[in-house]
Amino acid sequence: MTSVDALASLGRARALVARSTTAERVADAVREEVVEGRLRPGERLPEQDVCTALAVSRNTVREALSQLVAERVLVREAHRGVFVARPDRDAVRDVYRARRLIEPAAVRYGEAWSRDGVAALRTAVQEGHAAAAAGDWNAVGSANQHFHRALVGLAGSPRLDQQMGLLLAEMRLVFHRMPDVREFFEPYLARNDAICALLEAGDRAAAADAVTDYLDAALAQLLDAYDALDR
Amino acid sequence: MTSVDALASLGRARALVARSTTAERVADAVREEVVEGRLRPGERLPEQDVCTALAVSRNTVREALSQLVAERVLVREAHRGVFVARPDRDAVRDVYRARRLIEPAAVRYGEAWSRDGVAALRTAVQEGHAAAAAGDWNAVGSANQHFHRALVGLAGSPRLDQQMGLLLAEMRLVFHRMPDVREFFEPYLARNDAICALLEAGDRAAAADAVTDYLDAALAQLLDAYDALDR
DNA sequence: TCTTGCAGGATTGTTGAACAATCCTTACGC
DNA sequence: GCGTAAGGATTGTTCAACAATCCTGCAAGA
Repeated sequence: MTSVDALASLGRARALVARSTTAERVADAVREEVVEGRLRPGERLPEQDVCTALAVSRNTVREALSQLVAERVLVREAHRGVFVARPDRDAVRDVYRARRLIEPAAVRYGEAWSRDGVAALRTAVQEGHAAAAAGDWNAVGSANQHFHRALVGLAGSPRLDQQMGLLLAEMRLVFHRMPDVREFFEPYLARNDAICALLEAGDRAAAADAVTDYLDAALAQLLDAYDALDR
Repeated sequence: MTSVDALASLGRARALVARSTTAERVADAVREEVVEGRLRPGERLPEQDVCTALAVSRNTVREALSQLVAERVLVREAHRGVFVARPDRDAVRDVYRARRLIEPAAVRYGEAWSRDGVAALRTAVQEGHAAAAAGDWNAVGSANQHFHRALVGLAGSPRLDQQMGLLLAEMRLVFHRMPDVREFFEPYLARNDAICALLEAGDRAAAADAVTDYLDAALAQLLDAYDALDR
């Protein structure tokens, strides 16, 4: 006799079984190339090239590329092709507009605030420090993303987690436009540490304010960098 | 001699020129059917049927359906087909978890708070009252969505607007599972009015708190309805 | 020199047909 | 009632083709 609880538990695992059509795997592969920076912002992705590179048919490739367009990782121009997204000033401003509402709110009011949630933050902070000590600034960027993902994780909302994933993927494209990312990550190691400490002390309001300050500072720095970037 | 300003203005209009591939139009058509409730939650959409109904090829249909799956309007089960999404308790809880963070924050801190923004709210409120007077509770639901869309619009963020659009589309599917929607819309006409009045008076903090209360009440009512719904 | 118009080639948008893999149904035997 | 096998239907994926559109280069004209 199987218990109802056991069946419900199995039901939640269904997503793991079902996964993985070819189109999804193609999308995953291309997304990986983009967020890791091996495909530069603005670069073109001819369908035929993706077909031969991954040995799948053009229809499947189109399905995968459409998904990445919906994720804002790529942009499609009709009859011209798909390109790696190249976020402009407005995009950066808007991403931070969204983050500035979501992240502090998750810290202040998130339902999933718990010892485990804060522990995930601490892990990301340590990951960042370790990467900085090793001089791997790309890894520091990844750790930073884990930190902010963990912040939003305090809300306990899969939908917000997913949305945050899109915003952070877009941020990676922003950083890939920058000549040197160290200046964008180094100042925030200490800030992450401070935010984490406030949360460990249980002061969610102060932590939320610190996150707001953090985001304002990061946006200002990025906009300055954009001024120096294109004309 | 064309001025630089005029060219920049044209550039901003580019999105209007580029629009409209067949797959997008198919996606729009199917989304419309779902959101308007002519396709019920849980209903199956065989690819072939969509092909013949809209006179497009199966590949194009698949591209459109994939997009709607990404929007959570449809769900795909491998080798079984796509179905109109049928949000369960967890989905409802999570949608409200997200809304409860985003909407009050937009009201409290939104950058686009302005006379025009509040005017859009007032318009939605009046639309709701008019529809209620006419006894058209479906239209009241639409007006309610316009109201919440306008709330998030106060943030002035296209990305948040889009996210809110997805959440509201999911909410329509929730309501389409309900036998009678009047009970879900009627109590909130007065609440919308009150929230709008607070914002017209410039009291954003009180308005944000009222939005939070609103969402908590709506979620509780919906979960009760779900208890009465499935077993 | 600068612009305009026009072939030619390449890529995208879309279609149609095909096939293997998988699922659903039904019938059969136990 | 339960496991199993056969048959049909649908999905996942590929291939090949064509029209529409874009880009390039070049020639003609102001």
